[in-house]
Amino acid sequence: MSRAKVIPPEPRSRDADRSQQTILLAARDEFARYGLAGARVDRIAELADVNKRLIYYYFKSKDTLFLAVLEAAYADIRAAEKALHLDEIDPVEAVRQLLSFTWNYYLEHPEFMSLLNSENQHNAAHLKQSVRIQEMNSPLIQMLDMVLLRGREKKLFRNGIDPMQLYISIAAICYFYLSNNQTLSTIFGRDLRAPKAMQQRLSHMTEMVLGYVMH
Amino acid sequence: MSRAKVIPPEPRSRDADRSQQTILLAARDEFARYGLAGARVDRIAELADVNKRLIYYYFKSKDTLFLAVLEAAYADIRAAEKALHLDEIDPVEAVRQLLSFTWNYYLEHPEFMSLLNSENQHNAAHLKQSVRIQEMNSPLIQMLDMVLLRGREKKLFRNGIDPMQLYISIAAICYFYLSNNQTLSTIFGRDLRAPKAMQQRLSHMTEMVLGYVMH
Amino acid sequence: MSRAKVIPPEPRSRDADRSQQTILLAARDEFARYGLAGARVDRIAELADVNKRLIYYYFKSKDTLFLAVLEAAYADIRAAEKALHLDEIDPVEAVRQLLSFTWNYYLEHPEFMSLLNSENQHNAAHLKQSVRIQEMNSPLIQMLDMVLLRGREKKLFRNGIDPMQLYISIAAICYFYLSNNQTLSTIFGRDLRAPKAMQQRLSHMTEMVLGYVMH
Amino acid sequence: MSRAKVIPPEPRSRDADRSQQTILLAARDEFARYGLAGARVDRIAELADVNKRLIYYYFKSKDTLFLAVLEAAYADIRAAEKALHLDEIDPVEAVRQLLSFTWNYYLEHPEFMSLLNSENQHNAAHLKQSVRIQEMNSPLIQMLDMVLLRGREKKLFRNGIDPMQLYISIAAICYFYLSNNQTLSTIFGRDLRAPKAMQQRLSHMTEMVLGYVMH
DNA sequence: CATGAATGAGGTTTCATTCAT
DNA sequence: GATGAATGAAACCTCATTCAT
Repeated sequence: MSRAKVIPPEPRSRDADRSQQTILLAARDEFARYGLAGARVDRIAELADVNKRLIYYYFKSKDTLFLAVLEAAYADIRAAEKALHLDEIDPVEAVRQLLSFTWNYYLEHPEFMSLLNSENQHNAAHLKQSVRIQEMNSPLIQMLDMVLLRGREKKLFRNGIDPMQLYISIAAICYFYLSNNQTLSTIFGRDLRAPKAMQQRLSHMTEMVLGYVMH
Repeated sequence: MSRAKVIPPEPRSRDADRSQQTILLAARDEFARYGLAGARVDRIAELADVNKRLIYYYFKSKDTLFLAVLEAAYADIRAAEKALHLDEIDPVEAVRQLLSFTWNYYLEHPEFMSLLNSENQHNAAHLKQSVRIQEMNSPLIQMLDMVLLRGREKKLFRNGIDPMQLYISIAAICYFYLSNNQTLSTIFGRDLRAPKAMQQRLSHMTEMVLGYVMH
Repeated sequence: MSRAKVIPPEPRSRDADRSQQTILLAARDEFARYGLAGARVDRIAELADVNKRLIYYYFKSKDTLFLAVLEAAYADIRAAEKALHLDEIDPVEAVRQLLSFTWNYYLEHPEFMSLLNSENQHNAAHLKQSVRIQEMNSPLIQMLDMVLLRGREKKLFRNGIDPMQLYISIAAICYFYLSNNQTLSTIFGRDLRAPKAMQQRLSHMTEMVLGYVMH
Repeated sequence: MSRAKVIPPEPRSRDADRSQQTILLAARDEFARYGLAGARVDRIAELADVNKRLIYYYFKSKDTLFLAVLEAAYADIRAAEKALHLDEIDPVEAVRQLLSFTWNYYLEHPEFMSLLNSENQHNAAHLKQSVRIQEMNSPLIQMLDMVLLRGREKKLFRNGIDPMQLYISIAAICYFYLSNNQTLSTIFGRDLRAPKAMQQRLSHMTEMVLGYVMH
């Protein structure tokens, strides 16, 4: 009679970095999906296939874990931003690229928006504690400033545009459409995530931003 | 021996309505502050100064209560929107008013933004169940359509503006700035709620929207 | 066909006072037996035959519960002390009675000693928070003062005895013998709780106290 | 191929002993401060600045470690007791010295009292297992017996004093005052650790013991 | 000799909800 | 219509201990 072997659970890899990374990723997804309050440490452990205790071993508490996730998320977006070299291209094209970069980044990183929503709900309490994040300055404002300057010199752009305000507005029109997509779709009775709708949105945003900036 | 009641029975709906209303307001604040998952029924009861059991008596569950709050919030904003009569004024002024209305409404009703954030986190699950909300059509899209038409006829506005997209963008630039104010302030190292910053924001938004729309 | 009734668990009595009292007694025993840190809320619930949640409903936390137990314990001993009327009897007899009262009280209330031990281990942190306990002044010091005065007047007692010091010493010789009985018994290789040993102890203490006081 | 070790094996006991000693001291402080149940192995490791695993390597478990601490504590006090030579001095002075020795030992070794409290809470379970401790007979009882005998011969001391009872009472009045100092201070609303209070206590105890013994 | 990584069991506490009046 | 009492499930977190090197 053959007896099925009871397979002993693979002992964990004993790779500290890997474990931490796995936890971080699982936590990111969980926090993004359910918010800070709604997230469950148990679920994170399950997702990461890790003993729950290990989460507390590496990250002291749920809140500290959330902060670590936030820090990683900011590090990621800052890295992506650095790869943009708006200062080397035509001003009009630069603005266009900034917009499409923002749009695509949010599209590919919906968790970033969710995390920000959670953090704002908590009045940025975690962020305020993190020197690390506060020191990760976005290079975009400076880049954008240069772009606006060059555009004005070329008589393409209008005067007196504040780069931070423009940056925020670009973020806003992308973020809001995506983050609030479900309620908007329901209210308007249309699927605003449908490919066509997405395309229309991008066109509209491009027109709007360029229509404002250029003159 | 039967004793006649001296006091005639209050039309019972009075107190009931009042209790329900109080609960609704307390719940709104709680949900807005902590999100759906973070909100506590106990706290709502305390805030409303009613017995916790009463909440379940009137509103079946936490989720149903949340939906009721959402419905009330939408009812409120729809009512406010209806009071705008953009069709009766000059198109440029109408756009300006739409913007300032949106800005001020969010400013005065931060709970509305929070509730929407929560609801979006839950993929609009409650909203999708509510026929009531879905039937409360915003009059703004139609109004805006008219406004854009008149503006175009007067050769003031550009061609081919989708009123829904514009409406969404206007909401976006207001909403995002206010809803994400805390993280933005921290990241930029500035107090973006300071009166001056708020004023600058409004100017920027006006310029942006009009700069886009007019041509 | 007769079907055995599955007897539903008796619904709890819905008597708030009774529930609280039961919890308090169970907690007293548990804390006395295992100390604050060693006590288990689960065990208290089981002992009291009460849902664990109810403990938190009435007593906010384990620490608050401990304080409540302490308060009750002090209230009990103060009540017992008040029943002593040392001022009405012969001074020598009064001292004798104080001693035997102390001895018997500790004997019958070993939990009181345990609780005090725990509390002292925590630097009286709970006690210091309790106005209630601090206001429960022991009547014994004043009574003892009177007794000493009368004894001196009768040329029976020596001069200059501080009632508080005497009170503490009487408590000490009773308390220490009982509280540390197990280690003492082990070290001395004798059963110091045996009736005969107990009797000898009481004799010794009486001799000691009277031998000191009288002169 | 066997390679000859160049370095002669360090007398391994050196470091090992040192580590063990460090752990023991850290454990003593931790147990004294928090009791057996309240003590944390992690904290001991941190205090001793050794890896937690090492604690288990040297001392099998938390309980065994506690026993080791107890044994060391008893060894210490026995050593100190042996240094007293009550048999060589005047009986009155000998009693006086026994008292002041006890008082000072507890004063300088508060951890000893705490450890005893913990052990008594556990019904001397550890002590009972330790042959070592049980064999460490205190020399004091015998010494005291001699002292009492000589005192009686000199017509200084009263008859029929049981040395063990006297020893316990002396320990009691010192121990209780110090061990329960915090609750006593709170209850009496006085700082019983203040220098003056301490002095008064010592005077009282001396008077009491000598007042009893001499006659 | 020494250690960082990992864990199962169980600890206190919280939560939405229901019971019984 | 209103309420205090009560609860099962599950939340976060901690603890002594072992594994693998």
